Amino acid sequence: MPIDLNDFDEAPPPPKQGGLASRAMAATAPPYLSGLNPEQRDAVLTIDGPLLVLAGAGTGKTRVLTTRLAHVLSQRKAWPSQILAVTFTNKAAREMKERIGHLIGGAVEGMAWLGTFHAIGVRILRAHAELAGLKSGFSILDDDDQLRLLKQLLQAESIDEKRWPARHLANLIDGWKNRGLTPDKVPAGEAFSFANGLGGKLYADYQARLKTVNAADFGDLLLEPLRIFQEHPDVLKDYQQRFKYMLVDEYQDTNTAQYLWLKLLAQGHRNICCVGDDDQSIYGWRGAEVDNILRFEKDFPGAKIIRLERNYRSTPQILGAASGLIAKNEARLGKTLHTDKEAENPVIVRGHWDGEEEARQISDDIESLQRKKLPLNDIAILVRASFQMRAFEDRFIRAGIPYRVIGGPRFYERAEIRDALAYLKVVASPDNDLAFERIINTPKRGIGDGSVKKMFDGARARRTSLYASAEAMSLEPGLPAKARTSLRQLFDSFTRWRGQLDHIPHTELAEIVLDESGYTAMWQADKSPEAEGRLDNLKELIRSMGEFENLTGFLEHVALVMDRDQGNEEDRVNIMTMHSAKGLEFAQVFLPGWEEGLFPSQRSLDEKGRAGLEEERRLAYVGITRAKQNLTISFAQNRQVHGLWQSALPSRFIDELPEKHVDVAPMTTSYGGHGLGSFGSSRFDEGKAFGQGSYSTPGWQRAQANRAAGTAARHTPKFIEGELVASSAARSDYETGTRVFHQKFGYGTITHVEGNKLTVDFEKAGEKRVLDSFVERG
DNA sequence: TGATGCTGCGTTTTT
DNA sequence: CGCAGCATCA
Repeated sequence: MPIDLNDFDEAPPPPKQGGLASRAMAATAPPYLSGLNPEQRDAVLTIDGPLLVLAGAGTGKTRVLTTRLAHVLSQRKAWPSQILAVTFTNKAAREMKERIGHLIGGAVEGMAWLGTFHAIGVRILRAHAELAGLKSGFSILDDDDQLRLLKQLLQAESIDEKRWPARHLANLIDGWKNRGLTPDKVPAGEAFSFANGLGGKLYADYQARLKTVNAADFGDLLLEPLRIFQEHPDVLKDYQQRFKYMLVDEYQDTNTAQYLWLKLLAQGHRNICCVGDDDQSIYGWRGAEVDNILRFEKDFPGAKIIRLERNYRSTPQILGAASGLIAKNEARLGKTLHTDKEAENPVIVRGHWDGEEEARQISDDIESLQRKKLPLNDIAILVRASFQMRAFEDRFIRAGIPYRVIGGPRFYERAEIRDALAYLKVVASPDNDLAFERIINTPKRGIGDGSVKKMFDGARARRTSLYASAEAMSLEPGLPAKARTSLRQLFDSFTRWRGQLDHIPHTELAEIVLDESGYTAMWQADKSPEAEGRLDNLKELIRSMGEFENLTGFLEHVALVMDRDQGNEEDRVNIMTMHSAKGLEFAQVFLPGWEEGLFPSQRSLDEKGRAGLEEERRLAYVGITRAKQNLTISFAQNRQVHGLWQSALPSRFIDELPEKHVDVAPMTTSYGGHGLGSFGSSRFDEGKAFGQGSYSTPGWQRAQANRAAGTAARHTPKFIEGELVASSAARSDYETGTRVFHQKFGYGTITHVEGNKLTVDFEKAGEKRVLDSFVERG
């Protein structure tokens, strides 16, 4: 298909550069280059040889990426089918496709290799399935399936699932796959660490099991193509020659398997362009290696590096705060964002008594923004951990502020959706044991665990799938009569449905399957409050199937695309984690909960030490750089975590914000109802130095040091090796009846002691449960 | 096979 | 504290 550049209709972004020279160039240069700044232009035009584009937050990365592709195509350097363009998420892939479509028109359709790592992995694996011991029609397991399969293996080895949870094994295996390790390559010590030395065997068994059920898990979608490349040079060569140009988005998020994969492929034409930002690498905990981006030049000798540092998103203060913070990291390539924007409001830092008040204050702020007619959609609250969201939801419900939570439980993960999909999977491929097992007795049809176990044994003995063996066993004695009857009925239905597969629309078939199987009826009969919602979800599922040509196409989509478009049409405040905010931007951003232990998360620190701290700091950087206009960072002195009151110090990240871009709001002191004053253990209580915005004066720092040495030290450590010191093993010297004093609640009398957890009847605040380390004898 | 109580646990999340 | 997952019992 010819490339039609006349279709180009995208409005240029903020130009600013519009001098004579660039206008003169625009006259001769292709139209898509106009409006790019010099670095962006360089990144677009440098198409031969390895290139790393370090694209800071808000520097027009996507635009560069898409323009670059358009450039390669319009210069006829490659056909659309010769370009490999990989992203991490479906959303990013979709967006890229759309935007390239705007630039080059219908030619995008020829870009068969634009997609997520996993989608491209499946494509390669389907083409060479037999080299991985699979058949081309293999099914893709979601992690629920994966877990069930592992549980079976653990049971087969009679391993105590309490001591060695399947979840843990799944994580280990995923980790190995992320690192490109097949069972034979896992370091002996690591493999040995699970279940007294059985870890390696279990991984090998699991892989073997996957092959027999003709299935691949998500890790395999990367690992198996990699192994094929490594073991079959002819196949590798084929792909190396095919991909004249390679483009990788979010390179800082690649794991070792993906990295190896890219490196092998790039050895063909060596035209690999990786775009990313080392400062925004926040997925180390799921296998991403920042190191991949840090050592790009070593991996690709002669590589060119272009930095995009001009930010089109945020005010100078927001950028200044972000830059000052991230500069504390050691492991980074280094890059400083700048902007031409006029100075506006400084970043606000605000302390609160407790989490409740923090939420109230933010909701008040939002109400006043609302009065100024600011769209709620432009407002976001970004938290470190999802449990923090509840305080805001509670508050917003009371205040009547509409909100949406982004990133909650996902559509395709709901039980009813999984069940429905399992039925459809069995219709499409009866040998999908995991799907069949899921629905064999859902709705209940009198086939108990015992019968299922017998059928599994039968399948193993006959070396067939569960479906086939169950079908045979339904005709023989051995199973309870009731089970046999309903099995036969079930198989009749499946045969009938399969017969209709090619004759009626797949949406209609899905309805028939759900009705005739009794699945819909099951939920209709269910009187629990959520049953109605589940039925709605099923309707929605069938509706969304209509967007696909056939059942197979739909099932493939579902396996790879677990996300779903969020209804964004209503005007609502956005609540989400900082992780899920990556890539988004909002005019008004609130970052609550900046307290030691919570953010940076104690667990990251304990598990990963300095690297963990740096990743947390990058997360803070991501959070800050989401803001366009105004940013408010806050912390609470006291927070209820797991039902216990804990006091916390302001996050070290707050101290790291450069003073000149920050305004410190006076501490809010109106603690709801109790009227307790300040107790002087924190600099923020005094509100003096802090209130004047000079919180890093020597005096202030002394106060902080004192506090750390004094009050905080008197409180025994809240955490030891990542565990909250709140176990019953810890003994308290306090006894019932003792009068105590607590920073937040004042004076009270102990009514109950349990380990180091005290129940105290406070004179003003009523009965509360607190850790003994937060009270003193009064 | 369903209901109920108990224990244990408690970042971040995509594919 | 609140929830999920399991074990136990009827």
